[in-house]
Amino acid sequence: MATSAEETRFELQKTRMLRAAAQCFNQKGYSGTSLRDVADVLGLTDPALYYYVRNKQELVYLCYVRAADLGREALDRALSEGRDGMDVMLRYLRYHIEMMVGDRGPIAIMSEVPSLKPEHREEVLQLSRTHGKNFEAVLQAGIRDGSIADCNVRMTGNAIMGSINWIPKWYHGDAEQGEKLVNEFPEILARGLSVD
Amino acid sequence: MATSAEETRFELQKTRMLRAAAQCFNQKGYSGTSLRDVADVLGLTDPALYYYVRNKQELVYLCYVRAADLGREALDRALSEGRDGMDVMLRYLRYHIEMMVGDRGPIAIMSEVPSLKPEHREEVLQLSRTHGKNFEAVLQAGIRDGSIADCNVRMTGNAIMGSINWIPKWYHGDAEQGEKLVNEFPEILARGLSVD
DNA sequence: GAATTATTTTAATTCAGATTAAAATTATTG
DNA sequence: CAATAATTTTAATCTGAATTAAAATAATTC
Repeated sequence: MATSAEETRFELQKTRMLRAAAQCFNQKGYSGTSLRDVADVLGLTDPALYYYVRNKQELVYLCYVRAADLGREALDRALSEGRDGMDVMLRYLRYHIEMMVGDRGPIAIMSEVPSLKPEHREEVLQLSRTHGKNFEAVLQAGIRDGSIADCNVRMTGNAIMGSINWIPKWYHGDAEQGEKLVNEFPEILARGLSVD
Repeated sequence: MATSAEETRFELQKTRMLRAAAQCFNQKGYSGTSLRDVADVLGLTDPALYYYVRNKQELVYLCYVRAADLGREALDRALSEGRDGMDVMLRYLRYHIEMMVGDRGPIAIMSEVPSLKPEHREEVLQLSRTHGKNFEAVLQAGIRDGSIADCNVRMTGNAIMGSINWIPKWYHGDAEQGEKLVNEFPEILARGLSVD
């Protein structure tokens, strides 16, 4: 049986695969990405991927779960570090963007959620919804504590999350641009919500 | 030969098809949408679509061209009607959203541009880029005429267009929500850019 | 270093959904 | 209303990328 070290190796490879897949999906589109493409990035042949995943659907599904996880991780960290609503929001945006442009990225755009099989689709949708709700709660908290201007949290949340989710559409790994993105984007998004 | 009236009929049917396709792609994802699905919406069989389009790729391509056209139309109208940069921006956002939720929608999300064939891909990318540039120009003009606060137009443009482009991800034809969207979203997006 | 397990490969197979062909229907024109 | 063109259908075909099977290699364990 596998020792914990071997499990770690397996998990490491699997994560490498998910990142490679996310990269391919973002750059070539879902239908434009064959398992061959993903395997090429990893220096493997396509059937090798089946050692880690049941099929292509599951690969996308796992990419999306990972995307959701990283988003949640960013928000959790922001929540634990932030002083008030606005601070939490700014931190969350920064951390999330850092994930996208940093060495844990890229993060897959959730373009093909509807074509997942029902259980997977529901799970991913649930993760998305929860994340959205949690973000709205941050806005709400900020409004209450006076750090964020009053606003329609539902719409504002959608607006900001849309900007975030769209980033992989135009950011393709340019380091310099990534730097700017991390440093400037959060404040651009938050600008409309400051109280001063 | 076809009279102009018949050409109109053909064009009308083709537009119906593009709208049906956009609806399917947005709701079911690209890979989750078969030509059968699109045909079903129209009350036709799949091979009938080939009367209007060479293949599925071209169908997506035309959806994207149409998306770009409608965006451009919204911006053109805003430019011709707006008094200053901010006014143009607000009008553009409203008009574009009206298209999405109104009877000329839905507008396809450009998720699969990378999997188009090279010529089509380049053309669509060009349209996208141009639209982005034109929107940035509006921001720039607004900054110059004092109606829009100074900002990084590139990033701000990306932020706002991201929010716009993501709308079809969460808006699925609810009329009441559509109303709110048209009325509230533009100001939410513009809020960070006002000078007062 | 032999045995066992983990990982990857090469070589088929498979299959859903795109596409084509030919025929049928519907609309239009003179 | 016959003739022509436009649109759609039914019935095959085709295809490429996903998937499976079996074998080979690499890593690990004892």
